[in-house]
Amino acid sequence: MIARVVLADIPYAIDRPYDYLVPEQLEETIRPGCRVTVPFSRNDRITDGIVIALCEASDYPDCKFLCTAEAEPAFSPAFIQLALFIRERYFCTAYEAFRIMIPAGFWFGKNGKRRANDKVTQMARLLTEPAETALVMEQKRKKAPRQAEILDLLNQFEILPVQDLLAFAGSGRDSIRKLANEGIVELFEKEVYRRPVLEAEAREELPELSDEQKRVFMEIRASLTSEKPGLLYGVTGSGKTTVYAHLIQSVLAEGRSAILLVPEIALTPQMLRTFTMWFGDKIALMHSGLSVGERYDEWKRIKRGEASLVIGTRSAVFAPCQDLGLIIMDEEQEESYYSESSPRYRARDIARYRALKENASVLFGSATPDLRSMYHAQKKDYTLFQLSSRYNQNPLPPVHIIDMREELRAGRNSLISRTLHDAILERMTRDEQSILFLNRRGTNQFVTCMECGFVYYCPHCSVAMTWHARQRRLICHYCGTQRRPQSACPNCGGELGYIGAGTQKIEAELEEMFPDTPILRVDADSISGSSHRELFNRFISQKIPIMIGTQMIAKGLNFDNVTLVGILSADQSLYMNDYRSGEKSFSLFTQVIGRCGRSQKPGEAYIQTYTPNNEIIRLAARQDYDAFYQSEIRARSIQDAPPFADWVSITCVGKDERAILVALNRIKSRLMLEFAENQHILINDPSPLPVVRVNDQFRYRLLLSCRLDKYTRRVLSELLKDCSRDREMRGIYLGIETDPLF
DNA sequence: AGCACGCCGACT
DNA sequence: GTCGGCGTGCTC
Repeated sequence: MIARVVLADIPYAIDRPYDYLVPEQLEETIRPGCRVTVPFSRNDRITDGIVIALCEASDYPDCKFLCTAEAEPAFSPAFIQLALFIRERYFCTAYEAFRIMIPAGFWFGKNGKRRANDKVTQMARLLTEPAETALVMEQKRKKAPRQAEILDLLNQFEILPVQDLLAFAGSGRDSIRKLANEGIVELFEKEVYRRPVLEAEAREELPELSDEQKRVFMEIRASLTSEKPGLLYGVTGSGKTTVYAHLIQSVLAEGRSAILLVPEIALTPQMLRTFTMWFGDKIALMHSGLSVGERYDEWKRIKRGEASLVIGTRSAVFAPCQDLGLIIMDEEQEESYYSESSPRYRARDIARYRALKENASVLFGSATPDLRSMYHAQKKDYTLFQLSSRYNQNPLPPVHIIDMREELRAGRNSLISRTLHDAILERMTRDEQSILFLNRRGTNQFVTCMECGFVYYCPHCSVAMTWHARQRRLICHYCGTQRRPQSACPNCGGELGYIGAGTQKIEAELEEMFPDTPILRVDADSISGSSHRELFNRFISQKIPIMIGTQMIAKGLNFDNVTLVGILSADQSLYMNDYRSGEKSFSLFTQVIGRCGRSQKPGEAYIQTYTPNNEIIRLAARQDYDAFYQSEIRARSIQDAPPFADWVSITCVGKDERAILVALNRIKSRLMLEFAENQHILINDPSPLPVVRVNDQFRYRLLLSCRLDKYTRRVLSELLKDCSRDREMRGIYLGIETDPLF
């Protein structure tokens, strides 16, 4: 019997199934989806793998025997197919695809018992007595300085990982191999492992559906199929969540299971609480906040069918549900559904693929759908469902656009306009609360010399460092490097100016504006220590008059007593170098505006901008998604941007800027040749990423506009393989990203 | 000669 | 990725 195995830790260029003979005693138990260990490469080093198929014979003449196989398959046949789909779609190895599908904890043995997938590191230790070592070292000092260096290190540290040893000694493998052969040094393997732990809440009936919700619920039940996803477009406050809950309930009633995907679990505590009240311990959670053990246990509960509703972030789309019936993706336009590390999968694609193969259905939901989703809905590739009335009949808050240029003309350079100031004051006298939104952390954007224009840049990245007044430090928001600015310009001795505003700066200004008024700041810097939930609870219970925050405060939270929201600098997100910045800003503004007027008390929103005539600001102020869609889709069609074409980014990262540009230009010529026949493929020139240097590494990309089909995927895959063999590409990381984020 | 480095190629 | 093999050039 032959097992077809895909292997861990091999480069993309040689990633293919390898055939192994199955030892007789394993023939009974081995199955596709089982994890195995196999001998691989010259020295038959033991490597982890996964059986993707079993067959009678192999084309390869001298297959080796596999070493071990687990009795229980970790992956179902459907998941094996899914892994191969991921491999093809995101240009990763099959094993990497398997690995993202199950929680990290699963790969390790419980209670430290050695498992096939325990990590091992090569270690080295001295075999000789100290006196003898000294003697050998003396002998080697002249003729084999590297070996002597290694001995010296081992003398000090006794046991060292081979990798570190080589790095410290600055030697190659030869030296240590020699020492091992001479019996002076012993090489051995050491295991690395970790370990796990679990949690629970009360019950309540699902709320009744309104007439409109009921109509939509019935439509969705009747028309969703595994081939055709649905798009639930429901204005803020229309009760999408209630519809989700009823859909889930009906799926569970059929004995099937469901997955509810949310963008960021920490930001949806209220939604989570209500679902816990409705579904109790049928729920399994899957998100990055869980410990390894919690995650592992939740995974097991799902796999055994003990939990039938999975709520979680992106990776929950891989939940091993028994008889999956429904996947819901809430706030489907959110970028958190894009994996930011390799393989850069899209939860959307995975959901659709799974639905198709496992005969489930998919529902995307949003108040501001991704432009592409709405386009698909218009083209009838998705079925569109609409909730257009606000749940409790509250009108959307009136939105005022404030022209900050007038503030300047009036000689005011405060970050908070007169109008907004007065509005905040009014809420305070009424004992109501305000939320102010600013999409930038820190105090100032940058520190510059008022005389010569010197700016503090990060020494490792091509961005200006951000001034954090509280820490009295400049911090790079890309690599975290910190430094203190001098008292005067290091260049000319001129006076330093602090330009641009962040949340900390606003906080300081508010404190001055409203003395003795408590203010709560919520951003990545203030969050450390206390959780979101604690901060938000404090905001509610202590009725803190003003909350200031970054986009963390934009999502999903309902504060009954909040009657004012202010977007302090709308221009910040609007004019980014990203074809989606308009779409993202519209969605963000809508979400922020939606934070107020959720109860009986009427709310009001203010948008401060230096470009009050901007179309997106005006449309966001009117909360007119349909008009926004029409105008934006026209723009996309003109730029040949998604959804009218697929964009692919070929990214190069490395220390040598020139080498990267040379490499990208060579790739460009190659692709031009390859695609010469194809008029629909457009290859741009190499361009820097928005931040060209991070951590001393330069980053450039080549952007393709094409139709991503089997053929273009194959060309790109070949490109990736060839580059990994190419000597001139050494020291350059090459990545292919479809539908890239900017 | 013995050692160290860098490059190549193979991996079932 | 990881390793062995091999050519080259260095030092004693």
